[in-house]
Amino acid sequence: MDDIINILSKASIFEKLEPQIINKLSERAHQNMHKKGKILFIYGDIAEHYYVVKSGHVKLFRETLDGTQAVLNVLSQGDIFGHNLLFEKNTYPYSAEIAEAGTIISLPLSDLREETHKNNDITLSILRTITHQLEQTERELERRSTQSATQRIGCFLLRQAIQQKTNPPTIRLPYDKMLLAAFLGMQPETFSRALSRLKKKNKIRIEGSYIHLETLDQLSIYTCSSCSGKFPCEDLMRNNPNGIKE
Amino acid sequence: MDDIINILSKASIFEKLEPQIINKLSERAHQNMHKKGKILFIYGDIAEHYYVVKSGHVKLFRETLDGTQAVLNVLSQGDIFGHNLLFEKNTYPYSAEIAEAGTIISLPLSDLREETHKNNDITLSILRTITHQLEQTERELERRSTQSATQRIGCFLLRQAIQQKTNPPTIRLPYDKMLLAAFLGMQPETFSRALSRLKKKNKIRIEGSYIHLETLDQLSIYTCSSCSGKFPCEDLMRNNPNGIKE
DNA sequence: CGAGAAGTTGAGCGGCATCAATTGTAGTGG
DNA sequence: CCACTACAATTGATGCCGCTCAACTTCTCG
Repeated sequence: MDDIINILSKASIFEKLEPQIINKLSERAHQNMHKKGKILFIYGDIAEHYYVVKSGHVKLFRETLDGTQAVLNVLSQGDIFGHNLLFEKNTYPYSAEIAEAGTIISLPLSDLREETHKNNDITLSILRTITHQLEQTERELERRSTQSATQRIGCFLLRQAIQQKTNPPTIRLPYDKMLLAAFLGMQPETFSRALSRLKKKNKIRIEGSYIHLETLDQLSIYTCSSCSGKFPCEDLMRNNPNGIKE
Repeated sequence: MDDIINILSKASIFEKLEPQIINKLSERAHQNMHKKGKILFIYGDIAEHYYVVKSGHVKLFRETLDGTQAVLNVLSQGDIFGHNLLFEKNTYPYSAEIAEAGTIISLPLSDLREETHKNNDITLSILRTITHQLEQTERELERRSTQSATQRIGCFLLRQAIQQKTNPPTIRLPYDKMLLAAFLGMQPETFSRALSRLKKKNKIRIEGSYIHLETLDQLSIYTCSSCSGKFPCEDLMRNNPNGIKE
């Protein structure tokens, strides 16, 4: 049970809250181990829980009538989802599937909803989280309209490099390439070709899911020229005050 | 001054608040008439105000280094912007330009920030608003990856028709076609061609900025087949409980 | 070791962008 | 009030990026 609280206290909406509130909210928490491919809920299901990723990865997506799917996000340890259902609409606006086996903590939405009516701190905390998510989603929307597929991959690699903070930068792709391609809004074939185009233009070595860069600078020049932000992206810096470059 | 309060009380974040809070927050409000093309602020400016549109239209956008711009949103009467800057980051994450002459009300962020620390109702209200915005942005992201340019236009027309509620549906494009094209993530030429393609496939008559449909059904079949939502889109229904179809 | 999925590579195609030319429209000043 | 100008909107020609379909290779796991 302690490990649940441990993870929860690292999740964005609980980060800065007093321990007693976290304890209270985690009373009815459950954790479950899931295999890859497990569907947690689908679009339109009545929402009764919100979730925190303890390990593994979760894919949030939508499926159109003709079968194609749009990946909205891929979540990792400490990420939270289903928390944006505090209001009138009580059905999930996306489906959730385990993309890589792991443990998921589920908590009842009713508790959280109740708490937000009594405790301004937690409301503010959720507001901060969702504001950040909105910003991220707007960025992604920008990227889709201004960057090429190749640049979007480069951008993803740069952001991974900043987060993983290895020097010289060696990136480990966090999940398989099919999923990553879908997340970046392209086909697997396009991803594969675009990655090898990156390899030629910039000093990049690829070994399976490991990618070695010599320097971030060259790649960032190529990639960030079609983005409104300056490298390294400010919005990442929030979580990485000691980012690689100032 | 009364007309300011009148508009404010219709804005999403103030909708359900007690009048005295609205009065208090509007004390330091100013309204200004602006001509088309006026820049209210640009990406990176230090944020000191949030805004409510009293009339006209406002374009929120970002500009990349190589000059192309991505339109994030186009706002109309009662819409609010700049309110997502309550936290650490205090520079605007987008630029704002008057797209159609009108009056804009500006209010100091510090007042709002202060109020959110004292008043849970307003925090909840902002949270509700931003949650809704996030959902809208995620939808747009989905459309960009699943729908064709032609379908995106059809989708926009349907949504306009639902909002404007005329029967038989005659839509008035709310702003000029260049802006609309940019908002829908395509070039003006593409927009023009795609619109005339819609005209051929579905029963549509076009007169300048007026578009006459005979029925929404046919268009919705064509358009919504590449969307995860069912027509009429649920998320619009929230604001239109008496939508055209059940 | 074999089956099935992930990943890569090739060929061909279509949608959208780009460039360019023309027409339509609205705003400005003499 | 009209002529002029600037920009919005349309239409055509062309090219490229990314999608689709298909074959093949590599990887993963029972």
